[in-house]
Amino acid sequence: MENPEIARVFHEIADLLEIKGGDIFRIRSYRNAGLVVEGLAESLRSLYEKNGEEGLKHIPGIGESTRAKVIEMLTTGECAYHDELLREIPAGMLEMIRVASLGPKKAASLHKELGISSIDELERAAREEKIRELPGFGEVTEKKILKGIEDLKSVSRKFKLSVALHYGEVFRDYMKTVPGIYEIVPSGSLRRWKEEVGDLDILTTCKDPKAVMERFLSHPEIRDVLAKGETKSTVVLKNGLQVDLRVLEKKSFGAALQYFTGSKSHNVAIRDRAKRMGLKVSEYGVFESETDKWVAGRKEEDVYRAVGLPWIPPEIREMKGEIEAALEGRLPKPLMAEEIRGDLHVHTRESDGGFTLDAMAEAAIDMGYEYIAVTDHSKAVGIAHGLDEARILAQMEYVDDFNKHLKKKGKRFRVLKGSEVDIRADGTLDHPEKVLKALDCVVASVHSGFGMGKKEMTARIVKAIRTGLVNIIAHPTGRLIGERSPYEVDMDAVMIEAKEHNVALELNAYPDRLDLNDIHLRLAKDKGVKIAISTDAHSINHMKNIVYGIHTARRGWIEKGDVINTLPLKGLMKFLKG
DNA sequence: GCCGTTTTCGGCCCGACTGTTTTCAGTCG
Repeated sequence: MENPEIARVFHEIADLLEIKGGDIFRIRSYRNAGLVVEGLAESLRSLYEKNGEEGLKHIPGIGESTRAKVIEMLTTGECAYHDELLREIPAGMLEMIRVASLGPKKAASLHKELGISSIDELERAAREEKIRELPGFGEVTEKKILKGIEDLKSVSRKFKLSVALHYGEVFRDYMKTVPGIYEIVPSGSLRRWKEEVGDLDILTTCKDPKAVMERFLSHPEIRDVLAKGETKSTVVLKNGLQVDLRVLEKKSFGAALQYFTGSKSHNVAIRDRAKRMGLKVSEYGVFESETDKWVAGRKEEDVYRAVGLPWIPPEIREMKGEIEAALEGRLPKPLMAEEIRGDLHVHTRESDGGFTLDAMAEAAIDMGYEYIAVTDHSKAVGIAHGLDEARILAQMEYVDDFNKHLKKKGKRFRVLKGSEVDIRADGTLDHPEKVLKALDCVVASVHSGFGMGKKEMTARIVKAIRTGLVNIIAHPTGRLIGERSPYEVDMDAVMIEAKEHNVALELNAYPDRLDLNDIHLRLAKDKGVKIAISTDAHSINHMKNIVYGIHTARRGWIEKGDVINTLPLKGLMKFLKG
């Protein structure tokens, strides 16, 4: 079993114990263990293989009992305790508590009173109006359950970051016309730039909360209103995205922003810390526990300061060591947009891009860049009109002329001769060696045979790296968020080779890719592997996607010094030729 | 079940909204 399955078992143990009615703190421990395992940069298997049980100590949140279960799962592929619970509680009940408005208590009650143990049985009982008869239930709850089942069947639970960002803008524009509104700020996992978000949290401060709430609830995209109160409302849009609105006083804005940005486990740690300091933190501010006296909350910085911490960038508030790092003064310095000096992966009309090389260069100059690498596909990617040897040689000549022309005009900008060369199934590259040697920037990537085994795929990529002809491995796992899983590859092994051969790994900033992801980036950082943040632009507008790359890099604790395209041209060329 | 600048035992984050209740439990974030 690998980390995701192990995490799932811990989550299920927590769910099962909740249905069973176990100790809430024990449940929380299992839940937390699941979260911790999900977020680990290294696989538990490799930690265990390297150092045995010792390798699994010092993982915060994994104690004696959960560690023993991890080892059991790694060695036997099973967890006896999990199995035991499943003998007591039908697996269908795990599904039941996914239904909105139905939690473990009500599910347990339905099981006890009506013998319901699956979604199908639940739906039947609700349709037959049996549920409303039970104590603690009623007609409204019964209808909500039916609605919840419908939603569960139809609606996808996660939304791409780009979709949520879009609706954040939509609501900001829609609400800013309310008189007396001060701030409208999307928070939640969106502000942490998580690649997929469950819902959209919007904070507002204003003079007249009622007017804000009314305006919000009148948005034409709203399909359902799940809750509406004086300070908080929850709606679902026609596309299924849930949007929460909170209205607050200015005085609480920082505390609320901190609170609603999360993550949940980060906040729990902050509040726990506050408590030990004799303070209480809520979305309304930081208070003295004894007297309830308000001490901070206007700005986010104030909240962190009150609990003895420097401000922590939202992207790393994931309870992955950021609080310890903050205490020890070794928080990563957030990568800034202006530190990016160029884009090392862009396409033109020669392959499957939409614009000419001139137009792409012009757009890069407008963005304040010093360079771009033009990296059209090689011939193996036929569908993208990949370039053969003759065409790429012609393009290289064109680039030389283009650069001369720029120089004559006194522009400090350079187009690098590049290629996104295909790594064939056997690990060879799709351009001849002499072509690759003549290029400034060779970006290599996999576009076929995604289904091959982990060993084979790892060998394929490693072979490409070992040619010594490659500068960057593009979109190293090939995933498309929500559409295509990453191919199987031993990233650990790829990183070791990359470091050894002076090859950078790409953080592809295209919002559907974000590949490498945050976890792999953190691993790369630890291993000292260089990163290229590139947009893989197929149009002028795509180059603006660099912002996704910057924030994803921050999520991986990546700093300026880790990124090759923060280097000035001279330094970059040294890396590429080195 | 986990953890320690109060603790190896005794704590463990905090609040809004809803429905079903006459004061609150359950759910959610």
